Amino acid sequence: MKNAEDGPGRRAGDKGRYGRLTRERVLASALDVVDRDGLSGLSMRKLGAELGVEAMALYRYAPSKDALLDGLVEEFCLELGRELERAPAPGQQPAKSPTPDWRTHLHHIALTTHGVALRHPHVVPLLATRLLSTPMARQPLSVLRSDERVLALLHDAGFDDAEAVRIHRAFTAWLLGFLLVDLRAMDDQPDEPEPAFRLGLHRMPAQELPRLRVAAVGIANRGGPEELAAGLDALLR
Amino acid sequence: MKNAEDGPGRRAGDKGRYGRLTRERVLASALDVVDRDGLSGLSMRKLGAELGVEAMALYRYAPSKDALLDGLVEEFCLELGRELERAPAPGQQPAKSPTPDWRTHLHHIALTTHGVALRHPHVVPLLATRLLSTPMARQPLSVLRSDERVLALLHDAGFDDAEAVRIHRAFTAWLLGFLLVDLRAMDDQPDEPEPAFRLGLHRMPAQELPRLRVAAVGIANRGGPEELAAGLDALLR
DNA sequence: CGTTGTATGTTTACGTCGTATATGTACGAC
DNA sequence: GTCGTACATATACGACGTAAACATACAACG
Repeated sequence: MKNAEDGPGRRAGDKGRYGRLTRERVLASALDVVDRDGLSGLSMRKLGAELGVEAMALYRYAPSKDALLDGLVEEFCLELGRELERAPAPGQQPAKSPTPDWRTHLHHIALTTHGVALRHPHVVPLLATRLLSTPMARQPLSVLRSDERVLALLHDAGFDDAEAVRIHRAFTAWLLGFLLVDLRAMDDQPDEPEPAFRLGLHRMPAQELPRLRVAAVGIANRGGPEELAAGLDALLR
Repeated sequence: MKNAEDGPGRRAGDKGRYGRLTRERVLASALDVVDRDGLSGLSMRKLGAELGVEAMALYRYAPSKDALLDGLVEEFCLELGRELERAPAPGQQPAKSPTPDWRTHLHHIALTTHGVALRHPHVVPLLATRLLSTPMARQPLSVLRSDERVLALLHDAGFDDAEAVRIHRAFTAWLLGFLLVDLRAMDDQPDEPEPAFRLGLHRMPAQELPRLRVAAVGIANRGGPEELAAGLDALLR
């Protein structure tokens, strides 16, 4: 079998078809479907239809549905990588600090990740799920690169291996946990204007959950990037 | 319809059967299956067989499979609640401090949760998933009680609502994120004695992921309760 | 006692899912 | 041309979640 990757071939699409299937096209389309219909709205058949193809054709590009889900995480991390590459310098003024301080750098990564997560909220639970179900060495490259980025940063800042691992773990845990909590589903009836009804507070027994009921509306107001940054600041000491 | 809950009835099990089905029995059994076979190993038919019953019988006790998954989270939180009730005082000596400081208290909750999570690792991703897919007001009571516990604690410590919400969010995010990261799947071949092979490091391109490769074995050594506590300490300021 | 209503579990069936296997189809190389 | 190879389709199977109709057994009441 030839490498199958040496040049996409680009044989002039002479038939009425769009073009040939590609791993990138498959994953991008899968991400579209998930963004639109949620995770449970993604099936091989539906994704096939989306691409004008039978379901089984997808198995050339992802050996199983689980692998396809890993591919979604991959897409997420690729988008993050692209974004970080496009705007890499966290310094305030250009040409100010040559290496802009590792804390600032981590803040930048965290905030950028938060942005990507807001664009693909349905993928965030997958970040958690796949972390537990796919061993690290089998994660897609782009996912591992996200870890490498942080570890290299810390290494360059002078931390030894043990410290780097500790900080990396704290960074990852806080970032992932915050994304999940910040995306927490709150609305019981999204169309209801009055906050208390929209949240469905009447479902909560008042005398059993008094503090939660008064806090609920505050919880519904997302923490946003500020709280993400604040917690990160507190952790990095 | 009578309340259906006034006394379990306890009609002397005259038939050869074990006893009647109960929501508690169903959820406990589901938790068993998940602990044994993982989340994907749980199906209505299999759970039914486990209980000596047809799959459809379960629908009397959980209106859908999604609700059953919520029930698993419920069980998790119930177990946590029971454990916290059995050993509630975080103080070192008995009868030392009447209200033992809110930080110590949160530490105790976090560490106890960590313990429960280690007993039911497959449920932890569910905590994340259900958080996003089930609106707060529809969460099982025991789940909400976990939030109430923290919020009441902070209220009693003198925080106003806004502060309590901020601290609660930070606590929840850190705890959840840490559990996920700490349970991260690492082993590629669990039976391999040599760490590098067990982790499958040979799958990672060395020149692309240099720092990750040296850090991997450090990452594989879990953070444990100490790092959980350390990060929490850093956050609570 | 027999009748009846209600709670509980079973049977059957439908549509969808992931995917193994076999079959076609088109194109580059000889 | 023809042949091998890469790609997509066709068909099929078993498992899944669950709707709907049915069976059963027990409590209450006459």
